[in-house]
Amino acid sequence: MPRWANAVPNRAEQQDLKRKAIIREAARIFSRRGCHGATLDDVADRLGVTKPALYRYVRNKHDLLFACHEEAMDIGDKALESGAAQGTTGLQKVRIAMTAYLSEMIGELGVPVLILEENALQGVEAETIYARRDAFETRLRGLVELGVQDGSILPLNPKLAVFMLLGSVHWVTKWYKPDGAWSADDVSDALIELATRSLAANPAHELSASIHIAAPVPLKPGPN
Amino acid sequence: MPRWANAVPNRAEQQDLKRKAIIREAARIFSRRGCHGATLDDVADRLGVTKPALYRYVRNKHDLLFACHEEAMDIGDKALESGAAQGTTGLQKVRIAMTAYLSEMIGELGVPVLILEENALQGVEAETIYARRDAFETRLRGLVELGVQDGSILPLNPKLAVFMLLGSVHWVTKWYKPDGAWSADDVSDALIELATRSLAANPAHELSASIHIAAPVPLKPGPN
DNA sequence: TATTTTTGTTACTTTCTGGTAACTTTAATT
DNA sequence: AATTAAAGTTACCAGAAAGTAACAAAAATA
Repeated sequence: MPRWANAVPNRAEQQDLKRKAIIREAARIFSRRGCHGATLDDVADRLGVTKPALYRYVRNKHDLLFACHEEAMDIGDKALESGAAQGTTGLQKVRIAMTAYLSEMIGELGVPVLILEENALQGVEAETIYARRDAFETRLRGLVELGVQDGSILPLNPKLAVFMLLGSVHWVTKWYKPDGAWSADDVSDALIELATRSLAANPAHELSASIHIAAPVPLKPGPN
Repeated sequence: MPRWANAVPNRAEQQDLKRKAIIREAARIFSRRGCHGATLDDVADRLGVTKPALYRYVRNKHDLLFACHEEAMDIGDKALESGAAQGTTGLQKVRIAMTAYLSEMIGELGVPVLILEENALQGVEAETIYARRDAFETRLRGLVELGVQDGSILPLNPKLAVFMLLGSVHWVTKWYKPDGAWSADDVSDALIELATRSLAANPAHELSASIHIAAPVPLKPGPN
């Protein structure tokens, strides 16, 4: 009995849990080593199983990659949702959304952002993900535009602003190590506070999150 | 005679030019499709040659990847140099350095950032690149600290700030398309002005670069 | 306890791609 | 023009990794 079975719910549920575990682990490895650089043997090893076992839960590697991206987009949509709902000003909506997005992403159960290599996904599945990603960016841009209108964000090109934010957020997966001194929430709060300060019509004169003062952000020597 | 020979200098120079062309093209493909996702046949095809021809100029794929990273780090070092030399305040040094870095990177002859996949590089060469990258980040952090001391940058965690900047900068390679309405310099100026505004002790009340006002940043539908 | 179903393994095939060897073409030199 | 060296090509080899088939172990059911 491999180590992925913790609790013991009924059969179908068990299957679902295992599939989710595979996806999470695969996402981690894919986003670190790239889709082509990661082997299914790697994924299987990490789960204490052999490769053919995976094929009971996933059609093939392509399907697995697709599932990873879907998971990631689900997180993104959820984050946008909460931002749009909870924030009062446009700027606040953006902040809440991005903070949720990031902390979910790098948190314990999150699917670390998959930096999509061109041609890794193909066919209908590729189109599906590209469409979802476009929709995500468009919605986020909408929040920025809202902020420009309500005066919380200074006049700027929303596309550029969104790209800037997404860049600094996605890059976190390259340096953040969960086993360091800072929790996923610490890092998320601090990074978003800093990054969104560039958009603010009236930027604060000091930064609040404690991580800004305390010195060492846990960084990872070795590959970025 | 393949299409990479434009001018006709002497023999050794010719060789060098071809090697550089290979590195540039490889960097482009590596950073789009990932090191493992890119084949040497792809690189060769783009240059109008067959794979074995490459081996006259490069020892092997690993060596080629290493060369790409060295090129990228050269650009980084040069950018830091000019920033440190030309800027008066710490904030200005950071701005100049990052703008130069980015525009060189995405410009015509630049080597687009290689987002290093873990384990893509190995052995001594990996160590070499990691060391150079660490040195680069440390130096950049130094400029930020300078800014904090001279009051141009508000008190913050320099590591976090640098990671934020590098993220938004490196991400540009995911969305910028050179054949759009905006030049590499346009994008670089605008993005850095925006991103570094988050660090500024006294952020400007409006953005200067024209791209901030004009609407559509050329973005690329399809893979990010 | 015997039977059946589920889950996973070992052993294999196939494809793709990095790398090499032997040959051909092009161009410089005498 | 003949000779020699450089630059590329075609044809191949070897290894790695995706995916499959046939079997074994475990667990549920009877």
